[in-house]
Amino acid sequence: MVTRTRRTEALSRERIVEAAVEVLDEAGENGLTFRVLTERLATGAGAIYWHVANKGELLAAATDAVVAAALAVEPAEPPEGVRAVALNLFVAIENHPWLATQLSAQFSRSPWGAVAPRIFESVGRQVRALGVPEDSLFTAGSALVHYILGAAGQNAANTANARALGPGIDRAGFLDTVSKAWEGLDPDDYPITRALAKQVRDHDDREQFLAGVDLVLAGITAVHALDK
Amino acid sequence: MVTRTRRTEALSRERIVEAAVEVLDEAGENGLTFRVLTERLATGAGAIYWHVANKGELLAAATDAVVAAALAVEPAEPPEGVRAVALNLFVAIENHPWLATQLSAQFSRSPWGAVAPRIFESVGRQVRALGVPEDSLFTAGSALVHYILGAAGQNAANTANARALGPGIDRAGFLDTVSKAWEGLDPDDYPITRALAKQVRDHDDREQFLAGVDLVLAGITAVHALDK
DNA sequence: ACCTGAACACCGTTCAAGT
DNA sequence: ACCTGAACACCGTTCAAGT
Repeated sequence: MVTRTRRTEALSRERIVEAAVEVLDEAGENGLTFRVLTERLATGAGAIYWHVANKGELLAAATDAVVAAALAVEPAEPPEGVRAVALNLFVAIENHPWLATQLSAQFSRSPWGAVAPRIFESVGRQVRALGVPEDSLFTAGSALVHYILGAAGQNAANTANARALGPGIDRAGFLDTVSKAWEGLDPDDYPITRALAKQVRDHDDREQFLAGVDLVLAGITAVHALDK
Repeated sequence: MVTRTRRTEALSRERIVEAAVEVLDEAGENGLTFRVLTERLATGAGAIYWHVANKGELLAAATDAVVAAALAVEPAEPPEGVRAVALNLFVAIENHPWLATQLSAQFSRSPWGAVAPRIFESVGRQVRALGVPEDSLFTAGSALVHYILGAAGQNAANTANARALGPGIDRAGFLDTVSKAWEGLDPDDYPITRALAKQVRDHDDREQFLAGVDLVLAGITAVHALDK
């Protein structure tokens, strides 16, 4: 029988972040605690704090690791590239729903961190390739990034909510619930929202997301009088 | 000397929510605890739980109260109305930075709640007034709402971060810090972000925000071939 | 019906002590 | 240098007991 050391590899920041991502994927942000992490890594709390300053830094590192992987493949040429980058982020957020909250936290709390530049760089590169003048890059890029993160976060939440509602309820079932709730609103106060209820029920998420991306792109094109 | 009862008014859900908003404004989301709340209301924890199911419900109620107030005044006519609604939300989030996180939480976690319909209704009404066809209202409205919440949240975070960095540091000082950090990035990996650094430092927030709103509106107009 | 406040389970973080 | 794990302060929530 082979003798094993307690852990195959020594503890490292990398291994801790890796484990954190796994826990986040399985149990969400509230599920990530130092106790769960110490068990999974077969270590003590102090050991984790030797490699990572605190929980915030751990979440930032986990977020950056996932985002870096999602943006690693530089996608297609200019016209189609924006959509590709947007969709890569959309899928990453869909697969790691906790990303949505974390991304806005990283953008807000520490724009000097690693995550924000990474995303700005990928999106900005594509936006510039469209022909947007240098001094409008920030406005155009910001608008696009805000839309992407918001819409992708909404999509991820829908999936997560459906799962949380019960194993029998799928995504369509969840959206149906929302739709019904909106249809039950007061007709005098909420005429528009009631009318939107149908569209909430029927919409395809990816299609809807890309339609929004196209809409923002159309705005960028129009404002800067670019060729399509 | 007048005899007073312990509290001027009896405890009520309304009074609790009101106190919660005050604490959130003064100390942020982490500053809102049941202990702080019980002290301020001169009561016990159980009393609060009699009126409110849990902390989540309290946050939802606080969010709804502030949003309802911000959207209470129905603004100008169609063309200018969208900007007015957007700016109302922008200002509300600026004055209550915790709103940014809470709004995306409410949209994600409980779109059937009170907050999401309220915002969709205000924004949707204005978007429809632009002439957007009924079956595109959801796409157009969602895109605009995502942009508004994202950009306003970013602005609020900048203000809050500046305050947190120290009393001597104002907003310009904070943006300068971010700008410097971006300028220090690797020129090979982050050419665009480095170029954006200047614009981060110089931008006026409200102007920037409205430029983004106009960009999304231009997209809506272009996609639906509306008159300007 | 409405409120009190001690108690519970759990959390992030620290730190003296080990190797 | 790296790790252990008990201890600390704090948190949301519950609940038997009061009025």
